[in-house]
Amino acid sequence: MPGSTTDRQNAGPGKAGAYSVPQALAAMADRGFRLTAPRRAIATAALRQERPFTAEQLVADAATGDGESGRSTVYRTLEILAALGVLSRILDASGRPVYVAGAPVHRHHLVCDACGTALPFNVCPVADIADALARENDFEVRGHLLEIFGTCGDCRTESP
Amino acid sequence: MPGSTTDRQNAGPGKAGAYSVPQALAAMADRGFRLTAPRRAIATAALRQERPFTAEQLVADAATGDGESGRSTVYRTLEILAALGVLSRILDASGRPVYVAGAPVHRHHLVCDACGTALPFNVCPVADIADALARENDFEVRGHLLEIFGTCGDCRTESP
DNA sequence: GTGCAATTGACACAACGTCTCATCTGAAAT
DNA sequence: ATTTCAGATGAGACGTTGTGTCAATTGCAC
Repeated sequence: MPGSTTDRQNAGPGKAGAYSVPQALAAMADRGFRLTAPRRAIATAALRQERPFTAEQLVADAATGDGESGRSTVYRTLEILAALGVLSRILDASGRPVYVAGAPVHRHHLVCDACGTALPFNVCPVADIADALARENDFEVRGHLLEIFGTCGDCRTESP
Repeated sequence: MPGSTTDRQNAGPGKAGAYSVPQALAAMADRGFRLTAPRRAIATAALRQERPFTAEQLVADAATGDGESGRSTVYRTLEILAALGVLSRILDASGRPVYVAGAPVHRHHLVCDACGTALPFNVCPVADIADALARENDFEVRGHLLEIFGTCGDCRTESP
């Protein structure tokens, strides 16, 4: 029975598409995925992160903390969570895949090179030109990737 | 003496920022890099590619064809060529780094999922919003990454 | 031609991710 | 509550991509 204990938030992701752990688990159950101990642990660990994290970080986390999940399970579960829109897989400044909380739908990020924080923004400047580009080049657009790299205010004040 | 044999194109990269092999070698020499046999072979092989290619592909190429260059040398030389603007390192639809001919300056790509072709385009919709985003979020923008994924016309007609 | 620093490449190593398969377990049926 | 079995796990082998080391080699300036 999802969302039981204190019936927190009620159904569906809250503001900004953020899922709580029970909501994420409910989403998995809805799609027919079993709610196993490793999956609970991984979902909890993933949603606890405040910054973008790599799969390998969670593997390390899982090994020490919570429930001891194997590498394969971590990778598989992250993939599921990403498919469900609980997490998004984006790329950091080096092109390495990292996960952040939230659905990927038209999400783009200001990624700080220093602290790794990924600030999402919803303005999509690509939509405007995608149609024109598609026509001009006879190209059927399926999706796009936009990450803006730089330094956030906090990191600039810390190290000038 | 770059561009000798038939004085192709004359000095500097030709249209669309494409380098010929002699021009690429001249660019390396200008920056103080030695013109070694492996570097010639790798530059030649890299500029011969008509589609984006991975470093590992060139390693395989180099092993069989031209001049037998080691893995380290291929990676190092590609890095140099990218730094000189002879090649750009972009990311394919899976987030894997691939190289394409041409400078990366405000280059963005229409990347075909089927055949891998990367069609460059120069319209930069990011510039328009980058300033506003930077102000709103106190973020100092250093660069960005924009790739549009989909299917090109050729691939659509081939497999409907 | 000589000398030296840049370059090479074989190899070891590391990070990241996939795959397999014997074992285990959630949850539906009873 | 027990049974049952497909779905899930995880240890470990494996593949790929990339980096680091270091003795041997080689461009190129003199």
